[in-house]
Amino acid sequence: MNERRPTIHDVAARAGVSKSLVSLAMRGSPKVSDASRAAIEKAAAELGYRPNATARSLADSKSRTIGVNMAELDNPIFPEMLGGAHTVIRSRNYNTMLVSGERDPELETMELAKLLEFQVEGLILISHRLPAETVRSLADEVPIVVLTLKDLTGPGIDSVVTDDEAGTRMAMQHLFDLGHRDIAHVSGGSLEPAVVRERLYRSQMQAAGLESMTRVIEGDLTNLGGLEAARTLLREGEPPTAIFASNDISALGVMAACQEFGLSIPADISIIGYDGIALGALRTLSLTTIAQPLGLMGQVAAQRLFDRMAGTQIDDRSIVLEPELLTRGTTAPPRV
Amino acid sequence: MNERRPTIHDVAARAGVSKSLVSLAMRGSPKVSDASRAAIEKAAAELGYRPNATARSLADSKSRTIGVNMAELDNPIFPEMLGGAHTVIRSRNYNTMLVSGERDPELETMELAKLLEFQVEGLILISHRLPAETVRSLADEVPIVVLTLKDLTGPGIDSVVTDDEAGTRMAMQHLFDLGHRDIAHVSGGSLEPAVVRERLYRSQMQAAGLESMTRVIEGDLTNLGGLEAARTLLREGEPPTAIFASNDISALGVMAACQEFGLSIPADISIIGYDGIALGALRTLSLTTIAQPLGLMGQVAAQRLFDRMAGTQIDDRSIVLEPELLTRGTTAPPRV
DNA sequence: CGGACTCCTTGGAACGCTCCAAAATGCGCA
DNA sequence: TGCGCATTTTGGAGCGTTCCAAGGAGTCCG
Repeated sequence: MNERRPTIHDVAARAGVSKSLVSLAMRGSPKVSDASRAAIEKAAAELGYRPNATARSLADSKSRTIGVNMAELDNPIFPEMLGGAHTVIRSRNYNTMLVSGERDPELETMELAKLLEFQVEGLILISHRLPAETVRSLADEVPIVVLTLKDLTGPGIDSVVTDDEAGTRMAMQHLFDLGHRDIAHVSGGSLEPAVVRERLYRSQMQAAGLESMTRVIEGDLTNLGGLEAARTLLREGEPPTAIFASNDISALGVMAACQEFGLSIPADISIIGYDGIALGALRTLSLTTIAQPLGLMGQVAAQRLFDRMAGTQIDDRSIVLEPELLTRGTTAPPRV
Repeated sequence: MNERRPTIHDVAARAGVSKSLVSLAMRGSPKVSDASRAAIEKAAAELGYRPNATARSLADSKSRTIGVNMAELDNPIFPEMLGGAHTVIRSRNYNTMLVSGERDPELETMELAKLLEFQVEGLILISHRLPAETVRSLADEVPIVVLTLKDLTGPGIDSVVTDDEAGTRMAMQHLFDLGHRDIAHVSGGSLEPAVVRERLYRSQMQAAGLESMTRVIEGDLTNLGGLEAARTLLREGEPPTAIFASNDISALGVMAACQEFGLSIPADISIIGYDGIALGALRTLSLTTIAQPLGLMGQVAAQRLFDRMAGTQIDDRSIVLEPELLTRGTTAPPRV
């Protein structure tokens, strides 16, 4: 490691100009004469000068940093969203500071506090476990965009979601179209998207006159949860001809359970998931699913954040993207 | 959003003490009297004071930030390593600044430059596409720990890897023990770990007197690459009784190809991967593999980095962890 | 040749904090 | 009561930038 890093002063001295001019030149100001610019660039290169972003942030009170919170790493939808957001953030020449509260609200609150101490100019909550109150009070200091949850609103808070009602309708319609009637649902707990999906499952069944066949088994959006839920279901007796799982990784658990029970997919039973994780496209799995545009959601979230930071006047607080049915190998007409 | 944020001066004024004392109190110095501390805490709370980490960094020239570079997001081993590193970084009360060069060396170089401008105190390269020269020159400014690649060494650069030779031996031994002789290998391109795995595959085959059965089909560590490689192999004629793939996601592609060709796994053909991605444990896949301790690798990398930052005298530049055989559902004795 | 511009360049004051040497205060004890 | 020592507290300098008001150098004209 080196001794002291060269500063703007060192460059100025070497180039024989003032520090202010170096500052201007480093930022590409048009006011600097070609001669000075050349001299400064030469001096900077010779010294291996690197601007100190910390000092710059302090001086102009812009950190050029966005804070991203991701509570969970084990569901791949979150890294996929992160990728999208990251791309946009970088393209704006901003940096990403990543924290994760490991599903512990208190820890998470502390982590977010640290982000604010670092003067992040905006916050993206890819997934979080924070009390609404906390988020609202953070929004008082910095604009926030929340992904996948639209129930959390308030001044300074935007959200990016997909239309889960439409998505669930598409899933059910797909199964109906294939001829399924006996359709069970592996639910996903009490968070908003899962609740909406369950509600729509019920109402779609009802609308199709299939209220009596409605079966909901509780899952928790994890692979193991899906596995257990499907096991419970299959132990009960007559298996349904199709299962709609609240998300993809639990759908994969459901698939495993079906295999355990000797059911062939999709010949004996159809399975449809929700999310569209990249993984589901693996030929080995080939999971039919309702895809959310995960990367795009991340991008849109970041764009909205930059709009807010720029103070753009925007009315709606919620961006709703459209899901898409990906018909792959786990759904087929029921056996007759 | 608010007007100006309160500073240490505001707190000082309100508490009726000097800014220096507030500074001391905020950092929990024992030299502050109980009375002062109480007054300061009260004032800070009332004002909603939040220390400015940027100013602090500048003042004591410690950014309390680690830069992490992750070139690829699509192989899940990297997020898993990130998780491990992240945990350690947070536990030291540091922050993680994440960049990704999207496999473009130039972009990546720029991103790393930005990290240095932010005065990160250390760098973890989870995956990268940088020329060795670039990395070496960065290492001149800040300690670096490289994950999975140990060929890149030099002053200031540490690496954390698993023993790929041992791992490959375990994989081959497992197949030999099951009775396999006709074992093919789907390789993974020219990066270090893949090269080592291929070399060891060859030498193990040779040592077992199976040189004539040695078959290497080129893959690229992606799912599609594995799929294509295996298709090529299976089109050739007599399938091997087992395939060793250079990593897990390509092994999943290999599985898909086998299914396409009507081969049942593991009854007709055994498949073993390498990495131990969480995904492979999904009941639907149940991939036998050589697991690298991915999370642990991230943790160890971060720990080593902190050791270097503390200036601890350590001789070895490379930490080698042991892989482990996870026997799951894709390997079995060959049909006789 | 002087004035009015335009174009470049400059020094000093922030930014909000930590560090440091020195000052103030408090306490025990002779 | 006064001295010495330990404990608290303080103001100022400094971290490396940016911002700003103001200064210098040319240039063009009348």
